[in-house]
Amino acid sequence: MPKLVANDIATALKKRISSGEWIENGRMPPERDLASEFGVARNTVRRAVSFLEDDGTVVRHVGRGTFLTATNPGSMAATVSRMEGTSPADMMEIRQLLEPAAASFAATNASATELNAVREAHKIASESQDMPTFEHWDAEFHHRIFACSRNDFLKEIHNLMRILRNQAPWFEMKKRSFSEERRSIYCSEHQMVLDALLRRDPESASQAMLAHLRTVERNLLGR
Amino acid sequence: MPKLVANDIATALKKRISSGEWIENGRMPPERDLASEFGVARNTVRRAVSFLEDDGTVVRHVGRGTFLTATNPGSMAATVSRMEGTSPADMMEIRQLLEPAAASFAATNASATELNAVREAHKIASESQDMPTFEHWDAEFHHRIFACSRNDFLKEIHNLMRILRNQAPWFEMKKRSFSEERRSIYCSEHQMVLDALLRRDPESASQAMLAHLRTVERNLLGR
DNA sequence: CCTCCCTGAACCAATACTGAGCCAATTTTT
DNA sequence: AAAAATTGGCTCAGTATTGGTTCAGGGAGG
Repeated sequence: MPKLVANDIATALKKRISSGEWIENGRMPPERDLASEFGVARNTVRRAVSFLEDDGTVVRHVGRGTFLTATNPGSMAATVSRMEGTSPADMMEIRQLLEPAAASFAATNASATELNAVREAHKIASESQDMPTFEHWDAEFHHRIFACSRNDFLKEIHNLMRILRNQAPWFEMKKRSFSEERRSIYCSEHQMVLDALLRRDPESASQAMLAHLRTVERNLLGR
Repeated sequence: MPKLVANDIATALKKRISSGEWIENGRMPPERDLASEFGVARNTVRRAVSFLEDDGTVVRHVGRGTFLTATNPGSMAATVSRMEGTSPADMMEIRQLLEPAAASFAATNASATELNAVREAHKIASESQDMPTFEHWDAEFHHRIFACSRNDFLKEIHNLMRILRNQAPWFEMKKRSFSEERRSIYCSEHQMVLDALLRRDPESASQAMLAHLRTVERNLLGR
């Protein structure tokens, strides 16, 4: 075992739970049994189960046992885990709804300092030479626009999208669709968004962002 | 020509990260392993990894290891928990972005069965006598519109909003702003949304929904 | 000469896991 | 009702892993 065994056990348990194990009475085996089954110390199992407890998958009671709560489909945890299956097409659709609005809000609400942060992210992305660096500062550019939209909920939704986009299937997709030519197109589109923000022009900021996202969608989904 | 081995190793690492290596659990090998793999001293690897740390590609923890920020686990949960502090004003702003779009999607994508489900929720809400029942079927009406928008991600975002709106501070707010007169206004506005959906008219579905949400916002925030 | 980068090694500090034991709450058996 | 067994909550000492830091040297280039 490479280490961080508790993490592995936690994901193994989640997998077994979602595959319907222990669902008949909603009760997991005692920690001591799991420990011997996985061949680890009980402390380790305890930590693994604590992770499940943290994200609400499970509830523990002294003297009774550990019980699944996943039977509640309306919970935050369940919602979030369903989100992980989001398709690129669905996400691009929502980005085209939210990001132009965020850009519009930003044009009216941002402070000069915040706009400078946006400009800086754009600058670094433009000057970057390799794909990982560009990726990072590209994402940062978009994120900083959300950050000055002055709507915390919107900002957090974007955080969710950002996390989802950094997971495995997306990663392959981005790699395939990356090219130097596209990078420079993205940069010039970013520039137009930035210019509109600096002019404090909500309408054209929104339009520039929408145009950019349409380009991204075409490149990503090959439409 | 200067050697700058650390730089070369840093770019090599970035390349391997961007090619998806170590993405499964988001963890890089220990510095000592990398050192022997690259055939250099650990100090050199450390400097290379420091570059990755500087541009945010990676986070290091003593005793745990070095992790890719892209797959940082638990940030999803953190994001959701930050969402719990969402203000009513922020949420209403986002609802006015998303729900008209959902209604528009629904008008073009919904099946007849799904539209019947929407109609049914509207009917029960209209006929309800007490506030909790109305609340529930009101929420259900909105949710079922999202359900036939054919965008799973959008649907899950609405789920999040719905969960947040069912928490304590919101509940008080809704109770205060509830009245029989307002209930009947809501119902007639719902009716207009439903009519537009049944006519398969995306544009007026979107407008009717927006009009409704503006009413809700006025009542809730007293504007 | 000095400066800079790398090597090699040692030690420190934080974290993870083991194995064992005891406590407290609950359920089951007597 | 009382005793025993079960189960999660908690602590501790010990070992191993891993990033953080420092130091003494070597070699290349100014």
